[in-house]
Parts: sequence; structure tokens; C-alpha cells
Amino acid sequence: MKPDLNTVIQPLVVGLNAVIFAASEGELKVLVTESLEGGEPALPFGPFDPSAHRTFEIGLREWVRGQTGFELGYVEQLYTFGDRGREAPLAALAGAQDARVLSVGYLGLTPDARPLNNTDAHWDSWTRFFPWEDHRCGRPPILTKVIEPALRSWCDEAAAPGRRAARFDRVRVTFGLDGALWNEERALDRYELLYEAGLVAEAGRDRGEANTAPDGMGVAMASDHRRILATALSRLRGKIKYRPVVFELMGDSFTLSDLQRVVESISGFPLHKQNFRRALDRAGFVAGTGRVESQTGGRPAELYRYARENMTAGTALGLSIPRAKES
Amino acid sequence: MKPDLNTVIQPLVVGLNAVIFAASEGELKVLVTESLEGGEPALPFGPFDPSAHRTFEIGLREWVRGQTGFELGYVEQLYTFGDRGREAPLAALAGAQDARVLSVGYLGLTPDARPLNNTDAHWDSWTRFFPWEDHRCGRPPILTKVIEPALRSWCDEAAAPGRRAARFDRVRVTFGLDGALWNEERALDRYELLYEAGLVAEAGRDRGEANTAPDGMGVAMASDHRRILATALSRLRGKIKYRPVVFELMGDSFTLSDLQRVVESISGFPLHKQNFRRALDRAGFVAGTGRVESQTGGRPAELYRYARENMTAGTALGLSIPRAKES
DNA sequence: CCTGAAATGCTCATATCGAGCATAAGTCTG
DNA sequence: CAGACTTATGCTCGATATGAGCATTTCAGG
Repeated sequence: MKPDLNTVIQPLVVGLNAVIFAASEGELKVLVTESLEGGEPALPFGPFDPSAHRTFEIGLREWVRGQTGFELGYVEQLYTFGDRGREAPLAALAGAQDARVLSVGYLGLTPDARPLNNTDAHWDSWTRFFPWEDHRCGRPPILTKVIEPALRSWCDEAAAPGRRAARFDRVRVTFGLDGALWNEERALDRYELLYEAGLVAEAGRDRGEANTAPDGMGVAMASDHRRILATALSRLRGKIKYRPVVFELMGDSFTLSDLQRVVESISGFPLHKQNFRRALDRAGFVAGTGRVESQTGGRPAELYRYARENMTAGTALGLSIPRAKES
Repeated sequence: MKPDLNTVIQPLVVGLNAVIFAASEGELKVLVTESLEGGEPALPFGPFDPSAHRTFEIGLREWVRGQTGFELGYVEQLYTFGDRGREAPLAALAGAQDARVLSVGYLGLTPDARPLNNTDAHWDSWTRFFPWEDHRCGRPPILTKVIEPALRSWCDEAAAPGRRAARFDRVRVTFGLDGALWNEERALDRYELLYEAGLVAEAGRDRGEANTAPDGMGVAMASDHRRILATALSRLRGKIKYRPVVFELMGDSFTLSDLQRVVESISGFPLHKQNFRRALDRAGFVAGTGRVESQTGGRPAELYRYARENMTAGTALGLSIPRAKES
């Protein structure tokens, strides 16, 4: 159990992958770049330069500032991805075919999706990549029409009856079939299951086989970037429930409906408006500014701001997400 | 925003640090090794060999199996630690002074703390490293007598009044002073704050300065291992609330009091026995076996087992932790 | 001025939580 | 061997939170 470090100095490439979220017009957007060869959109990737950066986080912030000109608010490490096989496209691109690529994934939040200059990156709604995760207007048809039947037959493909049952149980819980509840935080599990079942384009691509993914299963991303994005979405969906991180996505002042729309866009579910407000009220997260926003189409809404000063009271630290009835 | 991988091929050393928890006699134990030079206990460290292991997790499981002879149940990635400065002790030991050491921290759970053969590792209660985190017999005296006064004067040391207030707010929330609640999941925040305030021995050591830590502040660990352990404890404390991971620490059958003692040992708080049982009941986590355990000192307790089959029902996936009244 | 749209205020049944009382079934002690 | 002690287990009760929906307010536009 003694460290034996000499044996592990190897060609390793370490980079940072950032999932940077912003909100604009009540939609959660993610920063993606379309420039990579192969035509697949990718997450921004930044080299980690050990000699220049004392910590990952400092490296990330600096690189984002340099590339996009804006400052990241909240930053959190997601996961370190190091499976063999994931590196092929990137390593080849860098002329380092034999290197193993590790990437440390980070989640970053920033208040507004300001236009980006001098880059090939742009803001894109996450729903483009995970259409089955957006239940704001009811259960997405793709779930019922395509995914469920495909997953059920994937279960039946398993050889042993025991494995069939195990597969089905997993499908049942992750996708909320047959009475189980859909848990929005399981976005990563769902993506991984779809990948295993060959229902997303990356599955065939990574094995060098034909694409078995049905239409409408969202846009594939380079390397394992869609998995990283799913990790970020799952993390964010969980996090907003016990930390007031949504406010990192809001501007200085916002209406409660704005805030609700952003939370709905994150969680992928419609919320019960009155109960959402009651929960906000109880938590003391927001304070009215007195000013109003009149461009609402109805009664003007009061503008609120994040009540940072109340945050130290520290009873409840998260948002409650009171789901509205289905559909 | 294009990847520029050539610049990042550098002397990087990547290893795995495992925080392996087990429960014995109702106490949460962690696997530590005392063999490193310097005399400080350390977490088990395993090299990550990219050519041998397809994924981190496979590498970790194999290495733990080889070193200790037991199988890890639940495994979860914690965090990737890569701050400059953390590597000095390890890198020097490996004769690679100029290398940057990254380590991917993992949390592993295993049912029983079986004796270890052929290693210098042993099981140790986590309370040895974080005495201020154990509130099972009331608020630890060290908090009131040593930590609180020291932190308050650390706040006063700040130059600007604004910084003083900011420091104090942070102390207040993390340590639950002046009406704020103690949140057991903030174990990492508390350790980091104590480190910043120079109240743990690692703080002075890492800066090459004199030790300013008071007595009774727990045992220091090599490198940043105590921080990694704090990360693991925080993660585990959070996790048991929304995933039934405690059962990975229990044997095949156990009494409800056994289970409660383990949860109390993890969370560091006494639980309300009846409410704990009610919550277990509602969740359907356990099923009676009919057998009883008579060595309880009182009325014999029924032996229960983890009801894995109910887990797929999937309404509530975590344990509720009904705290008992303070002291 | 009337109507539609959204914001905001309030009520009610139900589920959950924290706390404590009561009873059961063993061991230990004199 | 009875009574004390210890731990397990069952049950109740009030306070609080949650899900759902009704009612009212306040604007823009015709």
C-alpha cells in the first residue's frame, strides 16, 4: 500500500471541460462550440497548464475570461473522466495518439448569456441534446412513442431471464415506467441507459459500428461530451434544491415569473406558481425592490433581487420545487 | 477555444486516493495507513496505471482487492485534487520533485471491517481526525472551549471591517453559531475554515511555519489527506439522506439499533429512535427476518435485512435522519 | 368601459415531522 | 424467583409543510 509513483509517470493529457450554463429568456442555455472536425458540437475544452495555474478552478476561470470575456460566478467540479476509449478523437487531434486523456469536468454558472465575440462558441438550449428531459409541456412524445418501446425490446434482448428482469427494473426506475416516479435528477442515468441500449448516436460511433439511434434522440456531441453535459444537468437539478445557486443565473433584478421559468427550464417540469412563491417567501431568498416590470402582458410584476444577506440565517438553503400536476 | 493539447503534456502524476469506510460495533471506521515517513497517518494511495485499467473505478477495485483481500461494495468518485503545493511530500518520496501530482479521490464502502493481513493499514474511527464533528454525546467541549473563541479572534484579526464581517458570517454559518444551525454535511467547510484559521496542524506544516494548532484538534494526516477524508465524510453524510447507501456498510442481517448506531456514527448526531424506525418503515428499506438477536442487554431485537427488492418502488430513496433533541 | 392576461393573496385537506407516553420481553440482582 | 433494569417496539398528538385550487388585483388593449 506504499505509493509507487515512478511507475505512473506516463503520457497523460489533462484538460478541463467546462459546462457553462446561463439563462436567457427563461431558458437554460449551455455554451457549446461547433468548430471541431467531424461536425459534432463540443463542450469548451481548455488545457490545464500545471505550471501556470495553482488550482483547476483558477485555471478554468482565467481561461473562460480570456476566451469569452465574462466572469464565471458559481463554479463546481463535476467529475473526472478518464475511461480508456474516450480520448481517441481528442488525442488524435493533438497528435498524441498514445496518450491517455483525463478531463476534469466543471460546472460553471453565469448570470447572462451575453453574445460571444471572436469565438466559434454559442449559447444553445440544453433541450437540443436531451429532448426527453423536457416535460414542461407534458410528457415528451418521444418518450412514449420511441424510447419506451425501444427500451422494452432492449430488455427482452437480454439472454437470461434474470438479466431481463434486472434490465427492466433499471429501465423502470430511471425512466419512471409502470408507476415509478420520474426523477429529474436522474438525467445522467437515463443518458447512460440510452447509450447502453444503443439509442443515442454516440453508442454506435464509439464502437465503430452503424448508427442504431432512432430519429429525434437529440444532437450527438463529440467524444463523451454529451455524458458530461448530462452530468452537469443532473448535478444542477439536484443542487438547486439545497443551495440557492439559481440566483447565479439571474440578473440583478428579476420578476418571480422569470425566476420560475428558469427553475422550470432547469428541472424540466412546470411548477405550481403560488406554491413556488410561498416557498420562496418562507425561505427569504428574495426581497422586493419596489420597482415593477410592465412588459408582462398582464398585471405588472414586481422586480425582486436575491437577498444575499438573508442567506446567512441558514435554516433552509435550497429551493423547494413544487411540481404542478402533470400536463 | 480549440483544444491545444500539445502544450499540456507535462510531468503529471495521477494516483487514486481511497477513503474506505466500514462499520464495526456501530462505529464508522476508515482505512488508514501509518507507514509513511513523517509519522503522519495517510489514506491508502494507489497508482493509476493507464495501461492496465480501463477506468478509474476498475483500477481502484482491483488494487483494493489485491492489497486488502476484500471487495468494495459501493464506490463513488469524490473529487480530483490537483492544487499546487499538495504534491510536495508524495512527489519527493517518489523521486519526482518536479512532477505535479493529481489524485482522484474515491469513496468506497464495505460491509465489515475485517482484520487486514500483510499490510500496515488498519481501521480507525473518523472521530480521531475530526473530534469537533461528533455530537452524539452532546456538543463537543472542544467547540465551546477552544474552537469558537479561536475562530472569533481569527475574525477580529481581519484588517478591514468588511472582511471581519464576512469572516464572521462564514464562521457563523459553517459552525452554527449565534442561532444558525449546525449542518453535519458541512464537515468539509469546517475543516477548510479551521485550516485557513491555522487551527489544524497541517496549516502551519504546509507553509513551513510553526504549528499554531491548539491541542485536541484531531490527528493531522499526510499531505491533504485530512481534507480528502473530510470530503468523503461530507459526501457520505449527504448521500445517506437520499440513497440507501448505509446498507453497504451493514452485514446481511442487523438489528434496527445496529443500523441506527451506524447512521448516528456517520452523521455525528443522536437520532430519535422511534421516528427513525417509522421512517425506515415507511420507506420499506428493511424486512424482518423472523430471527432475533438476544445479546442486546434487554428485550431481544429482531434481525432485519436490507429489502433490495423494494428499492425499485422508488418513491423515497433516502433515509430520513430525525435528530433527537440536543443532549 | 369591458375583457383578457398575468400577478398576487388566501384557504383547506393531507402528509410529514418532532416529541413523548406506554407496553413488551428479555437479563440481572438480591 | 420476584422485582429492578434495559432495550425493543407500538402508538398518539400537535405543529408544520405540501399539493391543489379559488379569489382578487392590476395592468394593456380594443
